[in-house]
Amino acid sequence: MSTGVANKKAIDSLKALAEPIRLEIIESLSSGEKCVCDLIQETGLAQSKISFHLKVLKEAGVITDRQSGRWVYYKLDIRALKSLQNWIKKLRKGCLSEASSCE
Amino acid sequence: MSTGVANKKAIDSLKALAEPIRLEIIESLSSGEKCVCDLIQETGLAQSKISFHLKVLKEAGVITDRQSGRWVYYKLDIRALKSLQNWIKKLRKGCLSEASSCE
DNA sequence: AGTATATATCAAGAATTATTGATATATCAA
DNA sequence: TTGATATATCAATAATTCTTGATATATACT
Repeated sequence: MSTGVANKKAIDSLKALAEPIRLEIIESLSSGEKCVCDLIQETGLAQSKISFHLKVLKEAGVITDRQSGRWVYYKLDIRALKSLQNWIKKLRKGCLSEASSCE
Repeated sequence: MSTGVANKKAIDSLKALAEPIRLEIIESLSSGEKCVCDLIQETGLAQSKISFHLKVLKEAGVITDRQSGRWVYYKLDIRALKSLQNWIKKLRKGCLSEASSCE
């Protein structure tokens, strides 16, 4: 078991987070909802680049968006973080059994 | 702040974990130390492929190795999991301030 | 010494992912 | 309606990462 659908979600989240620009976006969003224009300003990166990475994050379920007029606001979906945290917790639990004894 | 050296480590861990084969290896190791041969057997994958991914994981600091005779044993480095967990915790903490209010 | 086994590494190619600049779409404001 | 702004998408290229098969290295066994 273990290599099934259950981890598909974890992998998607991990892949989404595992990139410098996306991580920068994520950390920026951890202080609140932002429009794309905010993120462009903060990072100084090209608009198409930001949009590309936002799409990756959104498809991975790590952020959500909402449109308001001309603006699109993005924010973290804390549920994704929570489930990632649970996944790590489970891994660590496996480690704790003395038979396993990770470092 | 935030986009500095501090996150370099988080990104490395995330990138290392964000790949199906490596995740499979990680989950296998969460039940205990294994030699490369065990992993080859369990997964049915080519030896050079397993070695490649073990190297990625090791360089990211997620696993450690130890040689014993002809065999090399790998195990999770639980400290990496712990620090990844802390990193997520910090993100979530940011979300909790009412100003931020992630989903 | 010679042979077998465990693992690592390497080079070439394949596959995936990211970047760039251009263009499209939608909304607002005059 | 016209023009400006915010964002998304696309096609081409660039860059990175993965796979494969071959070879190298080290250890052990006879």
